[in-house]
Order: sequence, then C-alpha cells, then structure tokens
Amino acid sequence: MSISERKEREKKEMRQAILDAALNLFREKGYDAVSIRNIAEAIEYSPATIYLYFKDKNEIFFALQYEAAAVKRDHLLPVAQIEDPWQRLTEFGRRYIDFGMKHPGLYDLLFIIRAPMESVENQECWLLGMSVHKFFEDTVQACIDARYFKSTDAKTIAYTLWCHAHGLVSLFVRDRMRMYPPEERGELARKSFAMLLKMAETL
Amino acid sequence: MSISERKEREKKEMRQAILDAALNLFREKGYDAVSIRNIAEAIEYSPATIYLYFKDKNEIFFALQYEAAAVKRDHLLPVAQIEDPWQRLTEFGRRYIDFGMKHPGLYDLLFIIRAPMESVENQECWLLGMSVHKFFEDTVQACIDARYFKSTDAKTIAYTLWCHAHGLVSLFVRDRMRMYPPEERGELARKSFAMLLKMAETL
Amino acid sequence: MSISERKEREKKEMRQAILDAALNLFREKGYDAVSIRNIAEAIEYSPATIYLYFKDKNEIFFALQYEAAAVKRDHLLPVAQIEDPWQRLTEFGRRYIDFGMKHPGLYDLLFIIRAPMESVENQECWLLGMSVHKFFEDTVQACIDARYFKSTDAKTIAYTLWCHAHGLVSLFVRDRMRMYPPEERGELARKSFAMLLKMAETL
Amino acid sequence: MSISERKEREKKEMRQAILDAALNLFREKGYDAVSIRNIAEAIEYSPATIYLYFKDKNEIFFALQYEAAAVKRDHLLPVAQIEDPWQRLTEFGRRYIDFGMKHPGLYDLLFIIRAPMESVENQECWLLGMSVHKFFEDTVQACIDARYFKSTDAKTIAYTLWCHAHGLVSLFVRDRMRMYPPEERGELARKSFAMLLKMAETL
DNA sequence: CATGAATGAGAGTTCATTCAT
DNA sequence: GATGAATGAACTCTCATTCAT
Repeated sequence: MSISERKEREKKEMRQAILDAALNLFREKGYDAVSIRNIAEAIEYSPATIYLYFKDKNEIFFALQYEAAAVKRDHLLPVAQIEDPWQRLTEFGRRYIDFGMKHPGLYDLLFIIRAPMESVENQECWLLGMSVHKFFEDTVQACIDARYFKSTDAKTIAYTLWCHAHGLVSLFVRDRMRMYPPEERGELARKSFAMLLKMAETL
Repeated sequence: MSISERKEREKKEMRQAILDAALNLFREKGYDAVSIRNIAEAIEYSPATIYLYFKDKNEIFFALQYEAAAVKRDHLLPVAQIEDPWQRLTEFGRRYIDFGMKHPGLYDLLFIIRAPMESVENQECWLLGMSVHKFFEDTVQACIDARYFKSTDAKTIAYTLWCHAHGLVSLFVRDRMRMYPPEERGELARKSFAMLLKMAETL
Repeated sequence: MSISERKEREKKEMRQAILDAALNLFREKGYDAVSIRNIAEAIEYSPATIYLYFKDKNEIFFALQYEAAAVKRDHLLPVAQIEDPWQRLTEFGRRYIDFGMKHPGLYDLLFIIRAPMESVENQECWLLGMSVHKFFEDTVQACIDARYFKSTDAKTIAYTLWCHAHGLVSLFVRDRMRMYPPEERGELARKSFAMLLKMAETL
Repeated sequence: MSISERKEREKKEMRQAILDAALNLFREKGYDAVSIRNIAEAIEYSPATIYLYFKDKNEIFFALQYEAAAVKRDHLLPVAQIEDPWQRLTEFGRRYIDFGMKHPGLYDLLFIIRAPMESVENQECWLLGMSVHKFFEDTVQACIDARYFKSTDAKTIAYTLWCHAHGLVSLFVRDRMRMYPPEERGELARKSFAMLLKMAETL
C-alpha cells in the first residue's frame, strides 16, 4: 500500500503546487491575464503537465475558488470560539475585512470575478460558502436573542453588515479608492468599520 | 444642410451602436473577454469598421466609461434641487442604488471592472466622477452643519455610506445574492437601505 | 479650350502634389513603410482621391521612379556644357554622388529598391536612365579620345567609376557607415572620391 | 544519449529550415514583405510553430544576419594565411566579391537591407562584422608598411576599395546591370576588379 | 471632383489544448 | 509521469482598394 499511498500524496502535492502558483498569479494579474503557460512556468513544469492534474483551465478555476473559500473559512473560523455573540460578530466582521485585504486575489475570486460558476460544477465551494454565511446569520440572530439589537430582522441586519464590509473590501480590491491619498486609505477603512459598529449598536 | 446633418446623425448613431454592443458584451463577459471581432459581429459590420469610429479598444472602453459617468451624473443631478440636506442625502443614496440596479453594465464599468489604467487618457471621466463625489461629501458636510449628525467626520461618514451602497449594488451586479431567493432580493435591498438610514440618524 | 486646359493643368498639379508627398515619405521611411493613407494625409485629401489620379500603388511607384530619374538627369545635365571631357567626367561623378547624398530617397528608388520594375510598365524611366548612362559612357570615351586615359576600354572604365560611386552612395543611403564616426563620414567620402580620381588619372 | 542527441539535431534542423525559408523569402521580397505566415507556409508548418524556435520576426532576422556574417567570415578567413600583404589584400577583395555573387541573399541581408535597428540585440553580428573590417584595414596598413602604397591614408584607401567592391556586388544583387547583356556581366565585373587593382598599385 | 464609409485580406502574436514519445 | 512539438483559433490592428453619394 505504501507505494500507492506515496503516489497519491505526491499527486496531491503537485495539484497543490499548481494551485498555489495559479493563486499567486491571479492575485497579481487577475483571472483573464493568467495563462496556463504562466502557471507552468511558475512551477517550472511544462504546460502539458498541468493537464495531467486538471482537465482544463476552468477546473483550475473551480479548484481555486474552493481553495479560496477554505482559506476564508479558516480565517474566520476562530471566532466560533468567542462566546459573547456581539464580540463574535464584531470579530467576524473585522476578520472578514482582514481576509479581503490580505488576500485580494482570493476575495476577488470569491466575490467579484465574473466566471463560469455553475453551482453544479463547484458545489462544494458553494456549500462551504453557504455554511459560513449561515454561521454569520446565526451570530446575528444570537445577538438579537441576547438583546444586543432591538430589531429582530436578523436577515436584513446581516445583509446590511455584509454590504458594508463587501463594499469596503471591493473598493480596495478593484482600486476604486484613488480619490483618497494612499496613506489615508487604511485609516479610513478602520474608522468606517468602527463607525458602522457604533451605528449597529443602536439597531 | 440636411445632408451633412443626416450624415452627422448617422455617424453618431453608428458610434452609439458600437458602444451599445460593446457595453452588452462587456457586461456579459468582462472587458478582457470581449474582442473587437465580437463587437463587430454584434453590429454586423467588419472589424475594420470599428476602427473608423474608435482608435482602439481602449478608446471604446473610455468612451463607455465616460458615457456611464454621464448617465450616472444625470441620474443623480436632480437631487441638487432638494434644499434640506438630509433629504438630499437620502435621495442621493436612493438614486445611487437605483442607478446601479437599472444600469448594471454601466455600474460595473465605473466601479468594478479592472480597467486599462486611465488617469491621462480618461481624465474627463475621472473629473466628472470626482465632481459627483465632491457633491456627495459636501452634502454630508451640509448635514453635519445642519446638526443632522453629531459626528463631524464628514469624510468617514460619506465613505461609510458609500461602502454600504457600493456593496449592495455590486453584490447584485456580480450575482452574489444567490443565497437569497430571487423574489426577496429587491425587498431585502430596500430594507437594508432603510436600515442604514435609520442607523445613520444616530451618528 | 481654356477651361479644359485649366482642368488639365489642375489635374497635373494634383498628380504632382501626390508625387511630391509620396516622395517625401519614401525619403523618410522607405517604400514599404509608406501607405496610401500616409500620402493622403500628407496632401490633406482622402485616400480615395489618390485613386482618381493613380490606378494603384504601383503606378505611384512607377511615376516616382520616373520623377527620380528626371531629377537625377536635371542634376547631372549641366555638366554637358563643360567642354573638357576630363572636367566633364569628374564633375559628372561629383554631381552623381551629390545627387545621392541630397536625395537618398530618390537614389534608393532608382538604384537600390527591390520593386516591381517591369521594363514594359516603366519604359520611359528606363529610357531616361539609359540615355544618362550613355552620356556617361560617351564622356569616358571622349576622355579616351582626348588621351586622358591610356586604356581604351571605355565600358570597363565607366563601370568601374560607377561601382565606386554607387558603392559610396549606397553605403550611406542604407546606413552601413556605422563603423565610422558620423562627423568623419562626409570627409571620408570626399577623400575617397578625390583618391579615385587620382587613381583614374593613371589609367 | 542517442535519443536526446537526435532531438537536439532535429531541433537544429528545424531552426535551420526556418532560416533557410526565411532567407529565400527575404531575398525575393525584402524583409518587410515577408510574413511569419509566408515562412510557415514555405516550411509547411503552422505560424505558431515558428514561435517555438524564434521569439519574434526580428529574432529570425538577427539569426540570419549572424549566419550571413559567419558565412562571410568563413569565406574570407583563409586569406589570413597569406603572408604577403598585397596578395592578402587582393585575395580578400576577390573573395569579398565572390561571397556576394555566391550568396546574394546573405550579402543583401548584411549590406543592403533596411534593417530593424540592432546594436544591442544583434551585437555579436556587429562585432563579427567589425572584426572582419578591422582585419581588412589592418591588411591595407600592412601594405602601406610594406611600401606597396605611397599614400599612408589607410582608412581612405580601405574605404575606397570597399566602395568599389560593394558597388559592384550590390549592382548585381539588386539587379541594376540590365543595361549590360547578361553574358557580359561576369566578365565586366572581373575586368573592373582587375582595373581597380591596377589603379590601386599607383596609390 | 472628392470623399466617407466600408471591407477582405493579412500582418505579428498568444493561447488553450492535444498527442506521440 | 512528464514533456517537446505542434496547431487551430483567436487576438488587435493596418492596409490597399472600392463604391455610392
């Protein structure tokens, strides 16, 4: 068994190497600007090799989206430990934005890119995203239950918070903050997040 | 005169037809995935014909972006008539979102698409956008001056409101509302906007 | 008659304007790099207008070659006045080189360019060139007759002188003097011409 | 080893096939008029294949130019063995002309074609050409030192000889000998070369 | 007479993909 | 398992040329 196990492991490592390389390239140049050749060069293999691990470019894309979803989940997961729902919620928000800022390529892949994203082909990714979203809405509900909000419309509250966070990150990711001096942008984002939390307390 | 007038008109119509076709294609497939050939096919002309009306692909893009900025301005302009700053602000927000919903392609072009860098070449568009943004921030400041807000940080307030509206619209435009049943989405957006306004009143 | 005469004249002027423009462009950029559009722009007419005066690009080329041959003839013609054959010959050489240096585009057109040069289509040009060549060989013969040369092989003498002059000019025209510092090139050419004459005296 | 050796060989053969095809086409039609597609058709491969062997069109051109320079050097090299400088010089001239006559395409490439500027990109070729030119001038100097010439202006002498040889060859290469009957042309060239040498003895 | 509008053909180049080895 | 070699299809863009007006 150990031989086939090793082969299995090596296969996975190779897949991962391809995905890592692709990820880095997507981060820098965006989906459309990345070619199979680019990826092959990055891992120092031939383009043909890529096709031993992925059927076509789309499959890489789907795998990457899943990967991005997993990275995001891991980035957000720790907040599940936080008992107090309000603290859990605020930390969730903070980390959501942090994820977007640290991994703009991944954020782009998940929430901005226009891509062949048939739920069928990428269902795992979809389910993963959904479960995180569920967790988010549950946390809002927990805040309601714990009387942190007077409003009881968990869905709308969650959505509103998401809109703000997504707007904030995607203005960064797609470089639409050019009217603000570069050195002020980070501070502005932080202040805005704080402001939103303060506003939310009045809900 | 009528002959040259007609020719002038036909020329404009052709330009517009190209822009319309290009916009549709950009919306469906994104900037990079649209080729001059695609556009030519869409209007049933030869690719070379496109070059009689636009210098190159970028010029089409810039023209569209300018057009988008103009449509947006015209969509928002009427609120300048509203005297009360708070009403002016809320109406501005409502119309901003309305613009994005009615013209997702134009919104995409302005605020989401990864663009061939502009600054120099598309300065008019940039200036137009800036002036609208300025008007928006001025309106926030007017609200502060009229004691609608206790907070005096106009910039952060404006940015926060923008984040929400942009997040809301861009989740629609890039089809990231799939976890909500289609028939509920509009209602959700409206509720969220209302919720944000209510929250903002406490600032 | 005067109306049709005027029209005839205007037609010729237009043809000439086109040729002049084409000539300037050929001079700067070479035959292949010049497009009908370039020429049209230069004379501030539309490309289609060119076709009212010339059947196609080749016809312009042929006309230009003829023109070049005429300019060259006019450049060399004055030497026919010189009585002394040796002086006539040296002056012919001097002017031949001078023509090439002053009109590299024309020289290129006549003696270097690889082009559709069927003798049929451009016979006038060919005849013109031949007559000048004949004049050149006759002058050499005259030198022989006047005992300036001991050798009686007029054809070889003429050809040898031509080889030198053509080599000299075409190294300039096609930019093959890069191993000599730019400021020395003119002087070198002059010295070489003088050297050749001195050598020739011993023939 | 034999497999990789064979592949290596095949690769070289392919490169050479491309260069041969390109050379033939350049000779017939000139650099600008030759397309990658033409070359591909000539070797019965797809255009994309060319790019597996050469980065772009210029690289083909540069490779050819280098090849031409190498062939020329090999053609001239043997004269270095000749001790007597005058004999060395005359043999150099004879072989220079012989090279041009035997390889008009290569000569054209080196001394006539309007080239995509090089210096940096084709420095090897340039250096090679320069070293041969240096050898030529040194030989002239050696003739001076050995009192074969009274004149001491090595540079002008060398240049003058070059002008003649280049003129002679390039009139052939670019088909400007049409006024001489085909069967006399070779003889004329030989006589002219002899005449020049005789003249040169008087320098 | 002049041209605006149009286009087929073709330029150099890149890409995702296949397949024999 | 890995790849070198190959290619069809596509890209942006320019050109000579035509023709209705």
